[in-house]
Amino acid sequence: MDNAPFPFREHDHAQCIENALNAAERICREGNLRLTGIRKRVLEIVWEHHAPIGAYHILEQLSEERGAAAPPTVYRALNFLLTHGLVHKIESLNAFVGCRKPDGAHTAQFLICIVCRRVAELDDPEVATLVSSKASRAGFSVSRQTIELQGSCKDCASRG
Amino acid sequence: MDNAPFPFREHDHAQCIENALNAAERICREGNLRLTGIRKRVLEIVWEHHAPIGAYHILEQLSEERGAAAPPTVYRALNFLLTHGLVHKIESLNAFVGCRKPDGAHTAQFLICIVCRRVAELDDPEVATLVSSKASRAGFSVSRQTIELQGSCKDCASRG
DNA sequence: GATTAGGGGTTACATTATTTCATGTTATCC
DNA sequence: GGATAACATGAAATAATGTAACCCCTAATC
Repeated sequence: MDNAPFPFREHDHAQCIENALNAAERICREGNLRLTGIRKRVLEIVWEHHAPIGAYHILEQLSEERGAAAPPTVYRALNFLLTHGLVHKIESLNAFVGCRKPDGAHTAQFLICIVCRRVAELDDPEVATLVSSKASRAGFSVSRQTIELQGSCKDCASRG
Repeated sequence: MDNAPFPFREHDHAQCIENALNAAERICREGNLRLTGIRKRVLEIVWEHHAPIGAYHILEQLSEERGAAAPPTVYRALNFLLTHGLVHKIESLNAFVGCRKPDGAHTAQFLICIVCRRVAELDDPEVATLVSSKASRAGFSVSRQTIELQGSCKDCASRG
């Protein structure tokens, strides 16, 4: 079941990463965006990690591969990926995850397991709509939503 | 109208701060907590600002008043205030605001105006419930919610 | 008054993110 | 195909945010 919000521990990691990269390639081609080597590699590192990863952790990885790299390199790549919806930033962790539904605009909600540190992405329109409508009632017009739920995932809860 | 989610620009600032401090005093008395000088002053500074304020901004203020102060002083006070529901952290800004409903447990939602930088606190149980129930369906049990909506408030939108 | 738990001072350090300026690379237009 | 503009990267410094560890002092309790 590919739609399980949390990836199975035994899922086909490599396939999963490849799918994400393919989607990114397609989206960039269609949008006339440059998915350069660095950007692609950063996206790949994010996906390889399969849990929220910090910018400096990405930087470390990148440095091993290409020799000296500086923070702006990573942050620039991340900003590109964020801008085009290929990754998300988890604000409460100051960390990044690959977007599971990079097609079109969507407002995501994140389930963050405080035990295993994995993150699931929900894209529930009902939540997004309710939240927006409540805000409207306060005369507020929403342009971006940050919805992060901390707790424990099924696996971790059942494990005590 | 005291329930306006965004404080009126011309509202009685002083009164507003005093109310918050009184509530804090009461809550600490009832909970047998020590609202020490520093903690109280930090809370006051947060309220005085009336918009999200960063820890180092608080520190600056505190230093002017008491001479040398170091980050841990502020972070310790903030942690106390956070733990007991007297302030909230706005994760997407790494900043803090006073809690408008410090009584009892509640899950808040924040409306963050990207123009005037003010923040309104909603405490809509319907949102909290929906979000929790959606998470449950994914086998996830929520212990904390971070809901922050970026956009523009009425005042700023009407001003173009 | 002795004991004890919590609060705070201090120093040092860790982590996250941005600014600035120079250089390189790609796309475009003529 | 060479000039040019726009975008991308390299590099150094620095800013902003947050924590760890240690010690001492004070407030509460007995």
